[in-house]
Amino acid sequence: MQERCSRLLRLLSFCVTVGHMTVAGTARERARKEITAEILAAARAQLRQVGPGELSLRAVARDVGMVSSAVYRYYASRDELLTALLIAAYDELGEAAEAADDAIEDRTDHLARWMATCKATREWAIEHPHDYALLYGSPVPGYAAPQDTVMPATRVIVRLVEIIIGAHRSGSASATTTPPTGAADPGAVVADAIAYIAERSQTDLEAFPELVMRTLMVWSTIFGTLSFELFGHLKGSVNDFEGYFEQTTLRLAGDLGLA
Amino acid sequence: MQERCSRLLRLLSFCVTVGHMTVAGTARERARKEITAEILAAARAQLRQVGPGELSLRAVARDVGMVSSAVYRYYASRDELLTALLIAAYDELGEAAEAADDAIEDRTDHLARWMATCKATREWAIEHPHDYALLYGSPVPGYAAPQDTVMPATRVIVRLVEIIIGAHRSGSASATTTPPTGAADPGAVVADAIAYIAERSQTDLEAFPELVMRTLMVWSTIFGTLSFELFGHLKGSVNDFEGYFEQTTLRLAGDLGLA
DNA sequence: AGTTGGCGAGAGCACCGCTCTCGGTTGAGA
DNA sequence: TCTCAACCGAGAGCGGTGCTCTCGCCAACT
Repeated sequence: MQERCSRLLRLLSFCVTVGHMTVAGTARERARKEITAEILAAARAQLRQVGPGELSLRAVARDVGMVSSAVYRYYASRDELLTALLIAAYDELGEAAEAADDAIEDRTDHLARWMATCKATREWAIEHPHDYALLYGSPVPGYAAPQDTVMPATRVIVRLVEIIIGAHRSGSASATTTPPTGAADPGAVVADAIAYIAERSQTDLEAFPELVMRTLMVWSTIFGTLSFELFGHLKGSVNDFEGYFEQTTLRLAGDLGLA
Repeated sequence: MQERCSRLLRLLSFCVTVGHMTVAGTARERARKEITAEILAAARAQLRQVGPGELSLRAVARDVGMVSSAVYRYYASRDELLTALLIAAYDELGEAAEAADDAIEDRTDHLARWMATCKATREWAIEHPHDYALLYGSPVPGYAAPQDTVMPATRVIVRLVEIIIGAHRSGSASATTTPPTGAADPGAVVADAIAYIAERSQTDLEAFPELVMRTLMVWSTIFGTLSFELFGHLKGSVNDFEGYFEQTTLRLAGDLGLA
């Protein structure tokens, strides 16, 4: 109710002040964008309390002062709303991780950058458990992530790869570039990753197939650890979650050749 | 309908053949057990098709030929039914993993035992994706695993620990028992795990804190990798999932000192 | 100025988990 | 052997869900 009034007021004031200029599209288009964002914000707010499976389209409709059917003018289904939330959450996590890395002044201290990025990832996860579950928990049934989610979804791992490759290129990392004896060519199984990251980061990774393999493993370890912690699988095994995660990332850094 | 008849028939035949012997309790108690199991079986069957979040108590009631309210005589809530499914799935997975290990004839070939156990774990996960999501996906909202789930839940990891410790005790493993430089005492953060596994396996692990730490990490890697694969996070990065998983477990074995 | 299309409201459908009541049956004790 | 309490299944019902459809209203374009 209140929302509706404020929305109408905003729309009205826009019409008055801007008139026929239509800077960013017509008033209707602008209102549509605003309301779309408003719904998304309400959904994010609800996600802070209830978890992705329980997110109710009717409830977010009530929050923004609409009847449930009206929301379908903006999101074709609950899944589409969840996808929008997915992208927003991925971006927020990527933003947090990148910011933590950027905050390290000595850009050649790759270990510090690594530890900071990992730490920020965990902190975001702890602070947004429902968002985390949306990103890395069981996907909603029959739900296949659309293509436009892969870019935000890979921000963290791409940054981690950049740190690791940077360390190896600058020579400040010990060599872990040889696969174990008896192993097949790692480059074969992770060829897609090599190609994708090379394109995203504008770096040639053909020389580091083992390193890419190891990085994927480490990526799995980080999110496996966080999932275990958040989903309760470490209860009774780990005393100090923060300390455990730090020790984990420290060993992972060692496995990757970061001093 | 059909189910109801068969259930009544079974009950009837029991009365006729056994009479007053009451070997395993009264006929009513026996029928109760059977119907409870029947509901669980129907739920498992439904879980093969729809995923834990969509498992409908009403639908399983229909499958066993009951009205929905009748199911509540056997399971107090949907969550309680899910808990029963949880335990059953954990046991099935543990069974599969242990069987794969047991099948290795040369009990001193710890690497082979390791690889076989890991491989079996993945195969079970691939064959039972919805059960896997129930076990290792996002927990249902506000759901806290009851105490009687921890025993079946830890069968795989306990077996893995036994293999690793066995290798190190027999001297057929290289030493990875020293923490990296600058790391705090690993024994502090994983003290609970050491105590729990020691009790379960009747082995003293006080001498191997770093090994326990590493084993927990490896555990996270395995299930992180499987979650990534099953939940679609490796799409576009990994070409050959089976090969990737095998290469992963091979490197993990190396990290643990298994030759 | 008239028409088109977007929009919100409302009713409605089929489903869900869960509760309650009401008969019928069972089984243990008097 | 009879009685009565406990158990059990059926049914109705409550409040919730996602989603569809129709119906007016009003802005925007021709």
